Amino acid sequence: MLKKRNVMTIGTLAKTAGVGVETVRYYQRRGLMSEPEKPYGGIRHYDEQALARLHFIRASQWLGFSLDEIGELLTLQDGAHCDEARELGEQKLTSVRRKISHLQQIEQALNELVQKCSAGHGDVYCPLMASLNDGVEDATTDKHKVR
Amino acid sequence: MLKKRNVMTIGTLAKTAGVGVETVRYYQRRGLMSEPEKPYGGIRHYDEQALARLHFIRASQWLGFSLDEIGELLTLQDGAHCDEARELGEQKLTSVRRKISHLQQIEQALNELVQKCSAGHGDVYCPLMASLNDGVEDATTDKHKVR
DNA sequence: ATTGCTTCCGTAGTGAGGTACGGGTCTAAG
DNA sequence: CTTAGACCCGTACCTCACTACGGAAGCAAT
Repeated sequence: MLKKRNVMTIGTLAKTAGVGVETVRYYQRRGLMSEPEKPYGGIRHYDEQALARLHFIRASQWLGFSLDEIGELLTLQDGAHCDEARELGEQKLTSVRRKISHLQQIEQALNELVQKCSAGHGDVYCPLMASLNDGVEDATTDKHKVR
Repeated sequence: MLKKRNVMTIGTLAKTAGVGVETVRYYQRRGLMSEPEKPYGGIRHYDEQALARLHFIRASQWLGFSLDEIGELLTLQDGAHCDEARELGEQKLTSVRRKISHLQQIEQALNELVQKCSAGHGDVYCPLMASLNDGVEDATTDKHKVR
């Protein structure tokens, strides 16, 4: 007979994976993890597969995938849908690169402002504030949403 | 007597600044903008100061300040609190740089995965999926929250 | 047997930054 | 004078990923 090793309760599972119990239950409700059957009137137990699933989810999140996207990735797991997975990865890569360049623009603008503030200047005049009042050069001229 | 130029309704103000009417009203509720008095039973009107305020908010948001932080910045506007403003700017600069380096790590990891997927490989094996299952190298080993 | 920690389960609240709705009032055009 | 289109105002709802709450029941140690 099979010897089940590393059988855990939800609390142990969660702690091992470094998440909260409520988070595991939340993932179950979202359909990202299945809820194991519970023995009559007892407590559900989780095995290493559940732990692996949790690791998968956290790794994907770290890469910037949303829980919905992770759901998609998970449907690709059974079977060799490598192309679809790569496609999702490429889309994410593109969006990550967009975010980086956006943040780099901000970094530059902010850096300039702070520099100007540090170089002394007459009182009752603050370069940072002045720029904010004028709209940080062409920052607000591109009308796309900030969110 | 003063000639009021460019007197606007809330709709015109919002459109000019490129935001929604509801957004202006939301900023008023948040205390970022004041609500002008309304003439008896009439319609409030807004001047260029209100528009400037809106520009200030959007410019600050573009730089990554939250609405709460923008509130702080606004209290520094009257009077020459340049040092405090610069301090806030520096904090934001630090956090922007942290975000950039975080995203760059992600970019690198994701890029490698996608590359490996593009280079052919035996079926029933997907490097991207494999990495997610293993936890993307040391990505999940640093146990800090993803949020 | 009693204490005290988990687990179970559903529902509700959080935070950020809005967006939508609905009923009433104004104003300008035809 | 009527009607279309703003405006006024409060309240509710949205997304995302959780987090908290509360009462009942189980399990382990003393």
